[in-house]
Amino acid sequence: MPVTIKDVAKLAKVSPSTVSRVIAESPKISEETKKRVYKAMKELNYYPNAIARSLANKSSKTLGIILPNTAEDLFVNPFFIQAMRGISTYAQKRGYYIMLAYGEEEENEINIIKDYTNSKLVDGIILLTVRQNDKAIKYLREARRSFVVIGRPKNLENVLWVDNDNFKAMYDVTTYLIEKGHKNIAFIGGPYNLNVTKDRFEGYKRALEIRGISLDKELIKEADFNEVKGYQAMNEILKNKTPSAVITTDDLIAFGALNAIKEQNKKIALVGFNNTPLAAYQKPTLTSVDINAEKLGYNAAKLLISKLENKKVDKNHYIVETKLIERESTKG
Amino acid sequence: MPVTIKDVAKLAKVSPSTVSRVIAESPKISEETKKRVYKAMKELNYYPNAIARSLANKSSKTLGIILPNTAEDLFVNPFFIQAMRGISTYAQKRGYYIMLAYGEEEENEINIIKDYTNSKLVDGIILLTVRQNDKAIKYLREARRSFVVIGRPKNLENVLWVDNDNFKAMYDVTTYLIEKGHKNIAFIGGPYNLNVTKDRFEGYKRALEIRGISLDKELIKEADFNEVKGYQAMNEILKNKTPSAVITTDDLIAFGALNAIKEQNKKIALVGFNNTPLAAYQKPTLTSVDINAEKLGYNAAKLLISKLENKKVDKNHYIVETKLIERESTKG
DNA sequence: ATGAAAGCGCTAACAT
DNA sequence: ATGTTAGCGCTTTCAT
Repeated sequence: MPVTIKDVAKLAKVSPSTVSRVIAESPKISEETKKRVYKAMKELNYYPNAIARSLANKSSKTLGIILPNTAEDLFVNPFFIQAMRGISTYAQKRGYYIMLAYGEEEENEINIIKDYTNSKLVDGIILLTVRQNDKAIKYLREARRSFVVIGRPKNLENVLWVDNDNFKAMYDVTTYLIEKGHKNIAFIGGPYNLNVTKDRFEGYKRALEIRGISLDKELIKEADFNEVKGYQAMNEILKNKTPSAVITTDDLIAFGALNAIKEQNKKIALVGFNNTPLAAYQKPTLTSVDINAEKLGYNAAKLLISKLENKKVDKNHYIVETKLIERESTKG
Repeated sequence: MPVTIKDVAKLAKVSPSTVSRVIAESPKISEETKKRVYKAMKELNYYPNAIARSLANKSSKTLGIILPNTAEDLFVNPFFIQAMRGISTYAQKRGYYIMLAYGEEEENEINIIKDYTNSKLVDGIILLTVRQNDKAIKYLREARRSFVVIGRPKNLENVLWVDNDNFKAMYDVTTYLIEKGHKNIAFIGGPYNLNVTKDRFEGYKRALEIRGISLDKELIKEADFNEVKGYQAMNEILKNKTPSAVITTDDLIAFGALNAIKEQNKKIALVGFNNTPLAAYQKPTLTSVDINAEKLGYNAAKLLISKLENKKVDKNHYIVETKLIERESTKG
C-alpha cells in the first residue's frame, strides 16, 4: 500500500486539496497548515506519484530524444552523448525528464515518434540530426507537435532549431589558413545536398573571395562522412594538384585525407571538423573545429521547454559558437 | 479534446471495458465486436493514453538508466552509448520505455534514483557502472527496488548483474602472449580495489602459474583509468626492467604506456582493454579486448524485465563473452 | 484559507 | 462474451 495524498491529508487533518496546494507551493496556504502538512509528509515518507500528476495535469514533463541509429559515427563521435548531456542538464534543472529511443531506420523512427506523442508519454521531441527531406520533421510539423531539431532544416517553417554558425566557422578556418600564408586551399565537404555542407562551403568560398583568391574547382571534392571517402577524395585532388592546405567538414574525412597525404609523403596542412577525441590521436595531431555539442543540446532543451510552457518566445532558434582547436596539423 | 476509450466505445456500441479488453488482446472477445472496435478506433484516430494506463496498471513500463557523469571516459569510450543501445533494443522489443539521467556525483545520483522510483516513474533501474562500495546499490537494495547493474558488485546479495568474465578474458590474453614466446609480461591494472581489476589480475596470475612463469612484482603496477597514469606506470616499470610484453586493463592506460614505450624506443608488445575506437588509431594499432557492451546492455534489460514480470528466473546474472581483437601491437 | 467533489483515461473485479 | 462500477492518485473548480 503506497502512501497517498489522502493519507497525508488525514494525518495533517486537512483535505487532500490542501495537501495538493502545498505541494504545488500555492501562495494562499497559511504557514501553519503548511508546516503540519510537511510534517505529515515526512512522517509518512510520502512521495507524489508522478504518473497520477501527469494524468491530472495532462503533461508528463518528459522530453523524447530520438537517436538516429543510422548515423555512421554514432559510436566514434561523442556528439550524441554530449548533446544528450546538455539536454539532460537543462531538463533536470527545469524538472523535466528524458525518454530515449534508437530509431532503426527512418520509418521506424517515425513510429517511435508517433508512439511517444500519441500516447502522451512525452510533451515534446528532440531530434539530434536533420536529414535531407526529413520525414520526421514533416510528420511532427503536420501533426502539430512541439519539437526542436539540432541542425538547421531546409524548411524553417514552424520549426525550432539549434545549430552552429557553419558559415562563420568555415570562414574563420579559411581565413586562418590564408593568414598563415596558404593560397592553394582544398575543400573536401560532406554530401552537398546537406545544409551544413552548403553553409560550410559558402564560408570557405567567401573567405577566399574577400582575400582575392579565386576558386579552383579541382581543389573541391565531395565525400561521405567516412574515412575511405576522405582518402579517395584526397587522392583525386593529388592526382592533378598539390594544395598547401586541406579543409574538411568532418574529422573522419580528415583522417582518410591524412592517410592519403602520408602515403604520398606530402607536407600539407589539414583541418577537421567536430573535434572528435580521435583528432588528438592522429600523427600529426589534427586541428579541428569544436562545435560544442553539449551547448547545442542544452539550448535545444531550453527552446523546447520554453515553447511547452508557452513562454512568449521571440526566438525560434539558437546559434552556438564554434571554436578552432589548433593542433600540429596546421603548425609550421 | 482528445479521443478516449469512451468515444470509441460509444461509436462501436460497446462498453469501455470491452474496448479496453480489445486493446489488451483479451481472448474472450468475439471476432465481430473486435472488428467493430478496431474500426471505431481507426475512424476516430484513437491512441491509448499511456499515462492513464500506467496509473491504472501501477506500472509505467519504463526502465531508468543512470549515466555516471563522473566516468572519466564517458566521451572517449563508446561503452555507454553501446550499452544503452543494447538496453533500448531489448526494451523496445518488450514494449518498455527508457528514461535517462546523468548523475553529477554519487549523492546526486542517488537522488535521481529516489525520484525515479519513489515517484513511480520507472519500474526498475539499470546502473551502468559499479563503484567500490556503491551507495546506489546499497540504497536500491535496502529500498527493495528492482534493479540490475552492469559489472559484478562485491556483495551479490539481492542483486541482478551482467558482466564479462574478466578472469577468463585476461587469462586468455596472458596465455596468448606466452604462446607467442613472451616470458616477461608486465601488468598495469586499474585501481586494485575494483572487482574488475582483481578478476583480471587473477586471470593474469593464474595463466602465468599454469605455464610455470613466476610473478615478478616489479612488473605489476596500478594506474587510474587515464593516459597520464598509464604513462607514469610504464615508466616506473622501465626504470628497473624491460618486459617483452605489457598487458593493461584499459585502452586509455595502454595509450599512455605506448607513449612511454615509444619515448624510450623500446619494442614491447602491448594489449589494451575495451577496444575503444582509438585503439585502431594508435601507431602501432593496439590489440585490445572487446567486451561487447551492447550485449551487456541487452542482457541487463532482459534480466530486469524478467524480474519485473515475475518470471521465475533461475538466473540472477549473465556473463558476456569477450573477444581479443588482434592488431599490430602484438604482431611480430 | 480550506473543503467537497468531479474528472484526468484506463483497468479489473464482479455481475450477468 | 460483455456491461457496470469502483478505483488508480492527483488537480482544480466551485463553494464557503
